[in-house]
Amino acid sequence: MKLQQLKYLLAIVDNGLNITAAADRLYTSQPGVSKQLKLLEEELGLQLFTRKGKSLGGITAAGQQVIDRARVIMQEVENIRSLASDYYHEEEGTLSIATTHTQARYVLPDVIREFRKRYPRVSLNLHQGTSEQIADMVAANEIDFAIATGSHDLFADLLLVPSYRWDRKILVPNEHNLARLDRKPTLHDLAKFPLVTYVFSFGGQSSLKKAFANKGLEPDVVFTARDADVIKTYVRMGLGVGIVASMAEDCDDKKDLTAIEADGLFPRSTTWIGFRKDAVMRRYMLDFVQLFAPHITSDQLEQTRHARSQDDIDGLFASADLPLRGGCSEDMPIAAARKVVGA
Amino acid sequence: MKLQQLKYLLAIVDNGLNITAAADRLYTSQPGVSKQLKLLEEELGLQLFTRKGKSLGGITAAGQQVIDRARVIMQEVENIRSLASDYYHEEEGTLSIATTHTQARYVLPDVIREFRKRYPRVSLNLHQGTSEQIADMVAANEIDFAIATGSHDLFADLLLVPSYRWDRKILVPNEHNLARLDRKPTLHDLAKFPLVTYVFSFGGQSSLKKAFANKGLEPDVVFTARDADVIKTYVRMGLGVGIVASMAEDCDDKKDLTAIEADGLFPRSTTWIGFRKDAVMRRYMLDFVQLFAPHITSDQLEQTRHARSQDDIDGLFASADLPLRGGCSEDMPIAAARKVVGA
DNA sequence: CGCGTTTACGTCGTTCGTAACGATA
DNA sequence: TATCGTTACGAACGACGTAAACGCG
Repeated sequence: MKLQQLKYLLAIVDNGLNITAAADRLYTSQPGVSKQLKLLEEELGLQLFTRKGKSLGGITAAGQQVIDRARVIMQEVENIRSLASDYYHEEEGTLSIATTHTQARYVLPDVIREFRKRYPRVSLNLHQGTSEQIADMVAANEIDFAIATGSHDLFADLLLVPSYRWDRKILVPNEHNLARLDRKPTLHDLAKFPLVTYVFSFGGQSSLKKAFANKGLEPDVVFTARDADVIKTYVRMGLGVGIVASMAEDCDDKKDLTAIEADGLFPRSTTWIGFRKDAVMRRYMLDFVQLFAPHITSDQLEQTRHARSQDDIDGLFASADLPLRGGCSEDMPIAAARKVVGA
Repeated sequence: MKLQQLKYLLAIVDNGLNITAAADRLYTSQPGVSKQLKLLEEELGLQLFTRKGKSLGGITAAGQQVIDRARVIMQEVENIRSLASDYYHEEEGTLSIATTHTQARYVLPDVIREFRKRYPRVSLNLHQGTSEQIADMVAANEIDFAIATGSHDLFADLLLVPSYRWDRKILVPNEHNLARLDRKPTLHDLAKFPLVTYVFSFGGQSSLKKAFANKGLEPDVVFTARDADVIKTYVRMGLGVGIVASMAEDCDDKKDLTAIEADGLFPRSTTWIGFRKDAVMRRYMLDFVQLFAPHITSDQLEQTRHARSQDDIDGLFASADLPLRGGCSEDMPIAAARKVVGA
């Protein structure tokens, strides 16, 4: 048995049992892959795949078990390589992050600016997508970190570290009736207006509908979008009242939009950063987590690395200790945020 | 990186950082091992060992991490081989068991007779030793099953499945005063005589001393041995009163020895069978467990295979359900024992 | 006949064992 | 000088890629 054979095996599986495609992906010849698969099957004395004529038809029960274990092996091989790089070139490598629009647009820029300053030689890949798309990238093992809100069940493979919590804000044009209200709007107030908010696939979204339903109200959602910028555009057009994540408030928005805190009206959301349990974290990855969630003590981070299950993690972080993120009003650079948390 | 390199690496570590010894163990040439180590270090770009001149002095921090992961890899490779054999040659293989004298002498013979009947082509290795020696064999990954009593802390690496419980018996020569007693002897009665029993390293032993101490008694232990046969010999010589595991009573003993049940005088001991969490169990291994602990349902056994921690196992078995094993009096063949439990 | 796999074969790189050398205590 | 590790080298082996054959739709 050779590592190469296991690698080929996984490539075949990951390319829809097409040996030619696997060979292309591996930058090697197709007969080579075919032969190694055959050798592996001969050595083990069992069929890993069922054959349809000459083509591979499906995976046998035995094959699936071998594949599962081969994945563990290749993961550990990656881990060895990874930690070796970490000892040798501490400052180089790759960091792939998959996240949603809100994070990518409003939260991560500060973090990434800081990170790039510290690790200019680490090449960053930021993939933006819906929770489902992020989950796919996680499943394909293409990313180091996933950052999202809610949707715990989509990410059973990951350990999720809660990073911060946030409320929603109500966005209206400055001349809107709600902007002139001298008290905090209620759900009843909101229900009177057409609403513009995130699409339903989005993590905390169904909870928004539920909040209205609890009061016996039916919100009139006239428009949904994937991201806050689009929502703002339509709010500016007078299409309706926007409900967005607090972080999505830009200071520039004040010129024509009024943001009203909606804390209390909807349940708080928790944004987390997730990573694979069995993957080694390189130093710069740990530093990235520190930048993204400065409230995490190095002690907690250390324990996080050794956590075996999500329960271990949940035990580490009390949601009361999580920072609350707003938008423009408390627009502080990372360094300042750290100080506040550290105090 | 090649599997061979990782194998060599582990062999070096397991042979006291002596490359020559490792090469011998691997049935290959010493320069080959040396070279592969060097290649591995070059590929990873880090020193795995510190050098004293040319000799290997110690393991570097990075080296230890690599070694740990290499062990996982080699374990999984073994698992793949193992399950492949299981699919192909269901009836062939090796089963290595490490256990204590009491099990090897009084409990296992029946089990092993039955097992050999069913799997004549599985070659059996039975290693007898003290709990500590068994733990060493476990640590060296030389055995499939460990069977012992108590000593949980020595076997943190294993998942321990409780198999049966047992009390002690008092052995005296037929003409001994205790043999003529018309009531069950008490600890006070026993404390009047010199005692012959197991050495202290033995699992449940300290509990024996404690049982006396609880009554404010100090037993007069005049002789200790590793096994019941030796104890019996000295009991026959009149050296003292023997206290042995119930299973150690042979029917032949009745000719000159009287066995008195000592249940209630000392705490019950639980004998378990342990195996490595991450190792694949071959079919014949599962069948061995079934033979050894027939009270385990196939359902429980299935869950046992997927247990991740000792706690998972402890949740599966209530100690009240464990069979109680005696010696000669209830000397039943395996098949009969199964029926009783199944009823 | 196109697509995908297997077989055949020549080339090249790797591993292995023997032998010689180097360093250390 | 005995022990242990490294270097050197020729032989054997194995992996790879090209070319061609095979099977299936």
